Amino acid sequence: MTHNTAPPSDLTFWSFVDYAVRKAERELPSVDAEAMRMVLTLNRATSMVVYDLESSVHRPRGLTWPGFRVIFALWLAGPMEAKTTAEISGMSRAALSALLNTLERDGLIVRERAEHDRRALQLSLTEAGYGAILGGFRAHNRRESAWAEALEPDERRELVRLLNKLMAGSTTARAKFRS
Amino acid sequence: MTHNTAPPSDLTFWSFVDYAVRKAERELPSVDAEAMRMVLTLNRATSMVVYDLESSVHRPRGLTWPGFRVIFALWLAGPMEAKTTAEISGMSRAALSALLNTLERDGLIVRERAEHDRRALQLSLTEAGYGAILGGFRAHNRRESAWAEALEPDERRELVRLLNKLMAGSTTARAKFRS
DNA sequence: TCAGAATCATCAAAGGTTTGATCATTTGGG
DNA sequence: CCCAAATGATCAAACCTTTGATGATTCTGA
Repeated sequence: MTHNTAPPSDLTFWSFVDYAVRKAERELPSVDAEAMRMVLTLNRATSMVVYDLESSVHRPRGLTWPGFRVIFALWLAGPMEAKTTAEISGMSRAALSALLNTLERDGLIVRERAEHDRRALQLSLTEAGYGAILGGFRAHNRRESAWAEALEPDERRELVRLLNKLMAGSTTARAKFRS
Repeated sequence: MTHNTAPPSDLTFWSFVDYAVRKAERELPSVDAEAMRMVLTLNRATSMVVYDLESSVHRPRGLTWPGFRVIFALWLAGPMEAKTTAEISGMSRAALSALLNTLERDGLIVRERAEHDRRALQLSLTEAGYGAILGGFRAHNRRESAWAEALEPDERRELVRLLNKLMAGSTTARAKFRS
């Protein structure tokens, strides 16, 4: 990569994708520019949505984004083993273990040994945990609505379909998954 | 949220979105289920892609995902101020400041005071920094290609269009941005 | 001109994540 | 039956992120 073209002085979070893809295309003929654009855009969009939800909804209520995900999973699926909680909330068992220390200290969840397997942990929400998710989720969903309004209903469905197809392709792509 | 229905015993990272949306819809009539599904799906897809890229490409080469983003930005846009680097790589100036300690210690970037403004910092890649990104990006882009193959070319373009439209709507949604 | 406001980077404290190791328990094959 | 392998949780070290505060520099308007 040579630097024979000055970057635009007003490079921004938004415009960087376009700039980066064009420059890479120009200087690295072998690059798959469309794949690069797709992954960059996917990351930017998600990053914006998550930052908004976490900073405007959850942090002010004393929850982090990962903390919310765990409470949310326990709320919807009910008491379950730690292994399952980690799986469906998208984190490793080690990360969940560390996160549970905070949630337990704050009185939001309870850790208990599982009956049938004394290695396993059974997780459940406390009353305070329910309280936290009840108010939090309404505010969370209102912000989700605000974001979703940017798209027409059929566009939202199409976006979901494409993302699901992308995820389904992970097998073919031989992607590495969290263990 | 009452627990009158047992969760499927095979709840997984994939199937949880469907399960969660259906259950929320059934028990919270006021929920915007489509918005919920969109945000959940967006997060899962991104999380899978990022985990794969980071764990299969960057960590084995000694870079974290945020570290890669910074090196990548400096590679494409050339030397620039820390403020701009933080902006286009999607992190706060405080987070960048901490991250730069690692990158500088590893000899990948150089921090210098800016000429025109002695508060500002000028960042640039070292030779080692170039080396790291040259090899790393090819592998990165190959994995991006593998992911992108899950979609048809026109589907990839449509996905990018929808994500961009979503981001453009953040203004209307009065989203909170990273300062 | 010159004080107050804005801006840039960094620090500090608290928290979450990764990989790899360890320990207890359970499972499975000989 | 029993020991080796697999499994579930936790620990440890290194790292990145957030919010809010601090110190240094630059800008601005009276």
